[in-house]
Amino acid sequence: MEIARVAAGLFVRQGLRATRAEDIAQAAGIAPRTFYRYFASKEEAIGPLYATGARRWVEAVRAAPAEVPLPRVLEDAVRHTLTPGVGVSTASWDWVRTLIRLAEANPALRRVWAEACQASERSLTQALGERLTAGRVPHDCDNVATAARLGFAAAVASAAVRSAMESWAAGDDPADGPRGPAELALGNLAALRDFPWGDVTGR
Amino acid sequence: MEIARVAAGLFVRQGLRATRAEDIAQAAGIAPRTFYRYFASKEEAIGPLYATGARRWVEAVRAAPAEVPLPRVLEDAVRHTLTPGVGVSTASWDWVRTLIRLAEANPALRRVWAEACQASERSLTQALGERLTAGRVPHDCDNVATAARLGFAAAVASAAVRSAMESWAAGDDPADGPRGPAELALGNLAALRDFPWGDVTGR
DNA sequence: CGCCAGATGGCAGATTGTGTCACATGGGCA
DNA sequence: TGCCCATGTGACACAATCTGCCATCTGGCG
Repeated sequence: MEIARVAAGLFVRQGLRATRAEDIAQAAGIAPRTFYRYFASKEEAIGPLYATGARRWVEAVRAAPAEVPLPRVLEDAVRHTLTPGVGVSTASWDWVRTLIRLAEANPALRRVWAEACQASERSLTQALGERLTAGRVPHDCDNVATAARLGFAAAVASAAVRSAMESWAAGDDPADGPRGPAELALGNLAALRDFPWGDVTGR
Repeated sequence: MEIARVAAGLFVRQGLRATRAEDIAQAAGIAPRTFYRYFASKEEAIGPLYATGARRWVEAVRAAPAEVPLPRVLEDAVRHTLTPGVGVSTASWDWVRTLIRLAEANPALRRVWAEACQASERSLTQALGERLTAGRVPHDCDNVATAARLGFAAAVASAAVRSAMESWAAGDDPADGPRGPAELALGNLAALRDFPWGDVTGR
């Protein structure tokens, strides 16, 4: 985690290409060999930075009681973890934006970002599964079908957040403005309600 | 593309770790240096294999006339490209399953898969955008908001297919059975209609 | 204290990835 | 025909990335 921050700093300051794995190790005060014990490649070093935000969101979903309806849970989790100042300092949102932009520009980093998103999606799938079993007797009638449906639900919810993050990072709006990540994500979730999207894509 | 097939064969036969980039090059009848002209790493070599299926799907969406409502377009595209025997031989679906499973097992390959999914998502975003502008005068009132909404729509549609592919690959059902990728994807798209998912996740 | 488990570092070496130049092919043009 | 150029390919060297193996350190525990 500390290593990740150091790596991000170097990547931003002197570019991904120009920073060697050895440089990151030295800047973090560890041996190169130790660096490779934690990360398989230098790009992967900033993976934890991508992962922490996602983990916070999934935890918020997991912590919600099973009685609350799912859409409400997702919205609350978004408000709770994507709003600057709540839990995460406003300044670090600048870092998030910078890192996402870095990923847009570089194929190797984009892969790390993509996998972080899919990893959080998997843990969200699990969280939704626990939500499901928490409310009922452990009977498990048709497991395969619901497993597939759970995966899709998690994918959609993750997509709402990821899409919001990427849209926000691509623009210049402040993180706490009316077009911040939280507002965009809430808009996406709201858009799910009137699915056929007759208004956005010609019907 | 030919290189990609050779690489996939080697990865499956002798494992990812045991095949060097040089082996792939030799098996494909090219020089190692030429291999690295096409791919930045040996894992990336099978990227085209992941990408082709996705490209076919996006092309099917793009080819649909703008009058047809979007949900219908997506469903038709799914039926047209995810049904074994239509365009793609049944045998190659075994390859698809094998490659997705390979990606599940290996972090580096998983990243390639993840990025292929996001890449196809981006091109789907563009395709939806063209669909949108095709039906109207090129006026473009509020570009940023619709851009974000388009990205999310593409993400959801992609998630329906990706989630279906992964669920199918994880199980043992045949590709042309009642739980093949096409059926799962159609089920996901249908699930979008009753969003709150009160039946699958406790409300 | 002695011991063990886990984390870390050093070192050697295979493998990966890239810069640079050379060579071949083929197509347009005087 | 002979020249030129663009493009694709190969060869070599070399920097950088990973990994296996072993030595060392550190903290807990009987």
